[in-house]
Amino acid sequence: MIDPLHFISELKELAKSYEPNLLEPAKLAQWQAASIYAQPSSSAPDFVVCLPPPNVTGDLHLGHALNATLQDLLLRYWRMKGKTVHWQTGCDHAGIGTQIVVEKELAKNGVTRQGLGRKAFEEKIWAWSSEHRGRIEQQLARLGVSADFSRSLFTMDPQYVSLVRSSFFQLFSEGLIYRGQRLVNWCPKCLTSLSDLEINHENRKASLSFLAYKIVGSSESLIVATSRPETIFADVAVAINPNDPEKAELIAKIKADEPVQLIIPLTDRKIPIVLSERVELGFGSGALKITPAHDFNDELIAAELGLKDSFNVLSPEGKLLESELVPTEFWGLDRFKARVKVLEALLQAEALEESRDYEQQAALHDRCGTVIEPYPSEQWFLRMPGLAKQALAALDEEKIRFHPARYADTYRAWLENVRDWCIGRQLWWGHRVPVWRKTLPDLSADSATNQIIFKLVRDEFRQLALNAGFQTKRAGDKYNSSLLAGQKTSNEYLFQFGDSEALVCLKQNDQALQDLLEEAGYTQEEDVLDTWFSSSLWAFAWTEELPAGEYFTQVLSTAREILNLWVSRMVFMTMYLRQGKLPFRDILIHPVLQTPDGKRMSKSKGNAIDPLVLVESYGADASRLWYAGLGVQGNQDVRFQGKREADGSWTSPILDRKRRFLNKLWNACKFVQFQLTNAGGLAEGDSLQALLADISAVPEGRGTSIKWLLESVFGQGKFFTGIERAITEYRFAEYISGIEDFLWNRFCDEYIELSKGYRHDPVLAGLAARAGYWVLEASLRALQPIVPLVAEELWQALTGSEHMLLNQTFPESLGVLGFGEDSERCEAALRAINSLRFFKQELLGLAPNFVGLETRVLGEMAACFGDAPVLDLAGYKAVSELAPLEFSLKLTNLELLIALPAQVNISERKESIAKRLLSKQKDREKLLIQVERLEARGGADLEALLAETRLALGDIEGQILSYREFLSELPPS
RNA sequence: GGGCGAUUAGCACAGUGGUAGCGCGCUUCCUUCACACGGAAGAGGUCACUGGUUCGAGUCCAGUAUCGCCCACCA
Repeated sequence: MIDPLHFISELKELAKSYEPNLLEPAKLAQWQAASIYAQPSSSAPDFVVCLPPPNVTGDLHLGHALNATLQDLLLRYWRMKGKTVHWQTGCDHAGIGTQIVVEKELAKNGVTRQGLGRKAFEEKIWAWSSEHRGRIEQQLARLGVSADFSRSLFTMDPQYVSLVRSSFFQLFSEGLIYRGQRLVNWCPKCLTSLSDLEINHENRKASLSFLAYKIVGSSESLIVATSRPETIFADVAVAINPNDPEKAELIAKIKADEPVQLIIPLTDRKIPIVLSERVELGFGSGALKITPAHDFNDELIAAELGLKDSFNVLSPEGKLLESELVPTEFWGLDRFKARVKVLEALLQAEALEESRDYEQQAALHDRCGTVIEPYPSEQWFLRMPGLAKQALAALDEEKIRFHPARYADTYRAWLENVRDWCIGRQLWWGHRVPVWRKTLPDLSADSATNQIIFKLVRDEFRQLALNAGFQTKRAGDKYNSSLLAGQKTSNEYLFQFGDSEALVCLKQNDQALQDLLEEAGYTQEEDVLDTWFSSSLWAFAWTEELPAGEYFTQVLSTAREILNLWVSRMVFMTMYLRQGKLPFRDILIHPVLQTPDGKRMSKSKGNAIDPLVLVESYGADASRLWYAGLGVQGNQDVRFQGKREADGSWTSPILDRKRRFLNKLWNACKFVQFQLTNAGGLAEGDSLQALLADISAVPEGRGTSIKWLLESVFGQGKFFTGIERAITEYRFAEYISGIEDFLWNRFCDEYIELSKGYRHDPVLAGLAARAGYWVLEASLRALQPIVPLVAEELWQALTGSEHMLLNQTFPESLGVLGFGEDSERCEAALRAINSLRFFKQELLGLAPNFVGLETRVLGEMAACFGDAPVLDLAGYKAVSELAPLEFSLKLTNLELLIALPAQVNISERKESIAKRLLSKQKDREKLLIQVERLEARGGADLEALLAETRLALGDIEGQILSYREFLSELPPS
């Protein structure tokens, strides 16, 4: 709460200008020393946000900074609203990414991971990631985020490992995880399978080769088009479309059950021609070679047609196998070299008809850029249909909401078409699949013998488990594949048979059982889990408790590129594993920051910008203002407007503007201090309420600008109401622009200038200073969420408090203040000042500081404008007698006679006014049309609008009239 | 191939059916008792194009063009 106030003489003196480079490091050090974000572990948080865990290998980039700023803003706001907040930070082990980086490091010394061996390599990575872990967090700390990094999680921490294990165990025992032989996306460089989401597509030039396959028993050939001639040795058939008119003869034969066979060029292997409507008419030669082991589409067609054969001719590294299917001259050749060699051989054998260039969509591994190979292998999968259905229901029932809402479509489209998730990775860095396997003896004998084998293996395992202290819990279950389940304190196992093996899944590590298993010939699965498997548990990993409500966290803010990779998966994993509870309610998708020329920033392209470089030049607070101002509403991509200087630093007009705003704010605080000092300081115990009471005692028509300020800031539905709504509705850009506009334009340019008019009235001057003080004090509290560093510095300087601004309350509206009428007088005065300045500068062509403009006011000004120093601020001088050369000026509520100064260039003025008159008349026409239209339509709903438009029309007609009068009153030039 | 977004002043962008806006830049002017990192005033726009709905369209609908992004197993 607000401290009892001190006398102004005790207040801290502020430097001449805002210097973030001096202020920020000191403030951060002070905060760090005081551990101000430490959350008492006793209280359960009621506002939780989790930070998307950055990769342990990563460096801070603009996206992290933007995202962290938005989250910090929300956390700081809700903290001020009295919530107990928790920000779950941490980092991800990032399996493949980290492994690649560490392998590169090792390669510098000529060391390979294979040379080191798995255990030593894992130790290397551990050492490496411990060193890098938290680096991004240290960088984020420089941005002033309010995170308690001592509570960070790492996805390889023991408790996280345990969470992954129990989650895997649950999914496995409930039949959602299975092992299967499938074609997967395979990276021949990283030697691992990948999920669909880890692949980028890129247009590449390729060549389409037209190969002649000889038709058996005929002198003719069938031409087959392919971009992968090196895989012809794995062909099992050639498909043509049954509706292809050009191949009617062949089709008729096949339909008549007269199989037609082809000979694969360069070999003597025969394959059939088959019919499939999936062959696109008119593409290539109309004949498609079917290579189920090396192409997803072919695999599908082969399955549909019941083609049993599937030949793999490639090694995991993408080299042609030393297989009897492959001519020896190509053995061991890399797939791309083999492509060239095979084409050469085909040319020699006169089997290459033609080669055409065409554009192909190459599938590349997103981490290393290697062309993906569809590769048949045994993999772990997570069954998706049921999970996807759950996640879609969450959206349909509006339990999760996207901001902007359009991203719901991206989420939906993916989940509606999702294939089973390949969760195994052939890596060494990650969560190893907790399954032990033992190959069964040959099961080709009769089923009675098999039953005996099953019984023996099962009994053997049961004994092992018993020896390790496990109790059998159940035998056989609804999934019909698991035969035994057992438990020991909090640990559990599940034993089941696969096609040709016995599988044991262990919920947590149990060294005793593991040792026994290994002695008995079981081996632990080598694969690790996809990194995204562990990160899909992130939203609930911070607590073991089930939340009281429906949600583990309130808001998730992230980039759209990981919407499905991460966000969708968190939804279904949380729902499935945590009794239908949801990971979060609101999902904010922030824009992606691009380079100044609209390109994607990436480290590999070398065009990424380090946010700390911007902090160097402009300060963390200014950076944060910019980030939050980008919001989550508008465009999906935002360009960083900046220029790289010769010294490597960046300059950016928008960031410069933000820094200048903070400088303005700084000086406004200084000025208010100065005003207060002049007024004799702030009385001890003064408060906003006391001020409001004092102002209420000021008679109507006096102190109008003070009343206007308080009304427009604290009034019902006014400034603070709007600011708060913008934050809670995630319209961050509006919050930022609202507060900037208010402080710069309303407070500094208008209020401060108006309040200077009370300089000679001690009572009003005192009230004006106090009003400025309390408005700034509240504004600084409203600024805390976004510019915490400078806001606290100024707030402490202003209030003399040593408390943390972080823990103060967020300012609120005070309801109806009753200053409406004087507030309107002030607004009228502001409009009149603007008109008078316009008249002076534009119509008379005088300098803004020309003060000798003599004028005589006709009528009573105070009734309309209160005590606002209208003439003073506009640079007019009231006199009782005017020089002979005078003319009249009529404004709304104000009529003046003005003496024409000698400086005015008459002919130039006449020309300029005539031009303006013309443009005003155009405006008038437009309004006239609008009024006519509205009158023609009629209707009560339009009445307010009609009145408003008529008023505007009246205004403009008044202006035209005064222009005309002015013209006629000007002396001849 | 499917989807999403963008197209508004020289630049970069807000704009939620009712007189086209902010910032930078530009023009004229100003060292005044916070701030020249400032102040006053101003100029500058067929809202990509074509239709439609409406009393009224930058805004809603349909289509076209250009750019960007995401998704996708056409050899």
